[in-house]
Amino acid sequence: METEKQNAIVEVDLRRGPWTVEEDLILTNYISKHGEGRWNTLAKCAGGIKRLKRTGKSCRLRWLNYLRPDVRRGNITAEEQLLILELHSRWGNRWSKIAQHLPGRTDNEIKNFWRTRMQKHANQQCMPPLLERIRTVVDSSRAVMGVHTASASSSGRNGFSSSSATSNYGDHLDLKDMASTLEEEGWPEFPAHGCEGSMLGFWEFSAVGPNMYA
DNA sequence: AACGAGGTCAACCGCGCGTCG
DNA sequence: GCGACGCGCGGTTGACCTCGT
Repeated sequence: METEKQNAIVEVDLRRGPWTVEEDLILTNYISKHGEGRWNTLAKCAGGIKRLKRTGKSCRLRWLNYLRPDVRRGNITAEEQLLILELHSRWGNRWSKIAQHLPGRTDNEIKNFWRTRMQKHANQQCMPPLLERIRTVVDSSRAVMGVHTASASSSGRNGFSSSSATSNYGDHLDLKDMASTLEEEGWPEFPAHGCEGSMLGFWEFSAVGPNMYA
């Protein structure tokens, strides 16, 4: 009973909502001195007397998604979009797994990106053929680079070795080239498949889009 | 200029898993 | 083996922004 009361007091004491500059500073300073460690401990200790009135969870989220020095901000590039597209086709909504292959991008950012921009264009009609073509281009790139694709037979449904394609994906694959190849092939002009709007939307926010329609 | 609709994104919530005592 | 705790993940929410009318 008494502990419930205490918990209630602690709950009331906790801050929620957007982080202030001061809170960011407290958290950043604490982590730079002590490292990440246990988030709940961190939440209790950081800031001394003016301690962070945040849950460990909240601190972790703020640090990972926003304050971490290696977090990349700004638009998702065409190459990153292709990578997200391919990885999502393979793993579905495994955002943290996908994020591991996009240095500096967070799972939250990728998740938001997908939900707000990709999902609405990812209709069943036009994505599968594009994905198929992406896979073909990827496979030929890897073959050119001497990457052994035979091992991919042990792989998932699309012919990529999940181990090599995941851990070495970025090493072997020049996604910029792939984006260019697809652009040259006129993939944005998918209207023949009856999904003009979708593909236009898909490329519009990528770097390769507008001139295709000039 | 005012308003509403739609888009974006930071943050929260709940669940499940791993670890520890 | 079991319960408590901490953490990570995916889903969802809501505030803010932008754009069209």
